[in-house]
Amino acid sequence: MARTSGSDGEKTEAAIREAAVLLIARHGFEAVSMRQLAAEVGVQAAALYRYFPNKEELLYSLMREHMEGLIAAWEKVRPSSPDPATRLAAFTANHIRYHVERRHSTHVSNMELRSLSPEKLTAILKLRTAYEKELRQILRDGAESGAFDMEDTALTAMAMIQMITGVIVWFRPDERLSVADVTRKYQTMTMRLAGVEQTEEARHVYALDEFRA
Amino acid sequence: MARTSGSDGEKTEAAIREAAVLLIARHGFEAVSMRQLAAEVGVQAAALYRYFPNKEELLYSLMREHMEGLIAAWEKVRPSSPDPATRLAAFTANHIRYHVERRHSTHVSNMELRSLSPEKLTAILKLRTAYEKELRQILRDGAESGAFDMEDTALTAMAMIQMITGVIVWFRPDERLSVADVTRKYQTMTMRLAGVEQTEEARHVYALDEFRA
DNA sequence: GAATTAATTGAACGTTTGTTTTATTATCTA
DNA sequence: TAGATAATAAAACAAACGTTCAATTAATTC
Repeated sequence: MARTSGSDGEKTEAAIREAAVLLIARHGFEAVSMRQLAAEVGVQAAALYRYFPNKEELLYSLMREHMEGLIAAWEKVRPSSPDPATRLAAFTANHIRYHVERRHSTHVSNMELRSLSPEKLTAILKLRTAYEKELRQILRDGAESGAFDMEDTALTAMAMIQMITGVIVWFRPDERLSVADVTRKYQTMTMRLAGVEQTEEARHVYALDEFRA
Repeated sequence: MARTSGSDGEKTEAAIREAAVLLIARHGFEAVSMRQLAAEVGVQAAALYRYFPNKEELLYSLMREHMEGLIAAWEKVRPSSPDPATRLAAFTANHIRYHVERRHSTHVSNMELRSLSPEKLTAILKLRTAYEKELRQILRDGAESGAFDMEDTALTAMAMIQMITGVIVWFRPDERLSVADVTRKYQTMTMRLAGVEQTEEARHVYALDEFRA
């Protein structure tokens, strides 16, 4: 028939986003049909087009939201301190918390890039590059000041990003390990990759409890 | 029409596998149609069914080949030495060489797991687990003997795998960095994660030139 | 050189796809 | 309470999907 009792545009859009992230994370973007998504939301497929002009724009919107949220989260907790070790510990903690809390949208943002048109892909990669630049800058500052000691700053930054993003592949919060536990352990590992001396290392990790909230 | 002049089953199958890996790596499994794949091979879609009973079996076959090749490559270069640092350096070098040389099939094996049926998924994950167990064992031996020093062996193993597999995301062999360069740098990083002392670290990396061939 | 087998084509099958259009009803505004 | 607008349903579109089948030709075997 037509408009259903209790229907509300804002609620429907939020429900679409949530269901889309879950379904795409589980089955992949190409494998999820608009009808399947609509059914999950409890709506007809045509209703989706009221909120997103087409399937690709829906994906793009989810990815942009994820990346902008990541950058915003970092800007919120970015330390004012110039100390590289402090900043690295904060970066690691924020990255892990954000990704663990949004496993599904992280999955989508990392795996479905190839379903974007060239222009949209470029836009997302631009956000990603801007974010990664933050880490590179921390490592460069640390290398310059002597706080860090690495063979290759750019390469280490890439390796670190891969390592800390990878946490979502295996980690599920349970009795054995909390998010705080995992964060602390990854902080230790990023410190090691950066070449921080062991005694210094422990001091900084310990000092950053606030980033493990 | 019918059989074409010069047609040969073995050659066709090899061509299908090669084209499939490339196309799936680029566009994703669900996004690649049998017709598109056939066109790339220069054949009609129906011809594919002579070699693979259906689309999923084709994917499964590609993944199994990749994982079995990885395990076989490791068994070939696995050091007889019981020294953990030597073994870790060898594992890192083999892993990076294998994945860099097969970027596309690595992509397929890492990204398309969700397109497998539960039974086939289990089979592939079994191979992956067996492979990762090798690394975990090296780390455990090193921790026991005192050669390594880690907070959490299992977690470190996962982080290492993520880090060294991630090399294919950004690395393209060029003038600046050769495969040998990258291997050496990643060996340094895995040593750091394992907690090998810096002086020892350099010795082992240097000693393993043969694994960077 | 005839018979057999291997390799492939071309057409067809029923589904499903993303998307558009039109009609209909709930809710909001004045 | 009348009118406007927002939200949805239902039906339809052509195109593309994975797969099957019968026909046909190349290569091999005897």
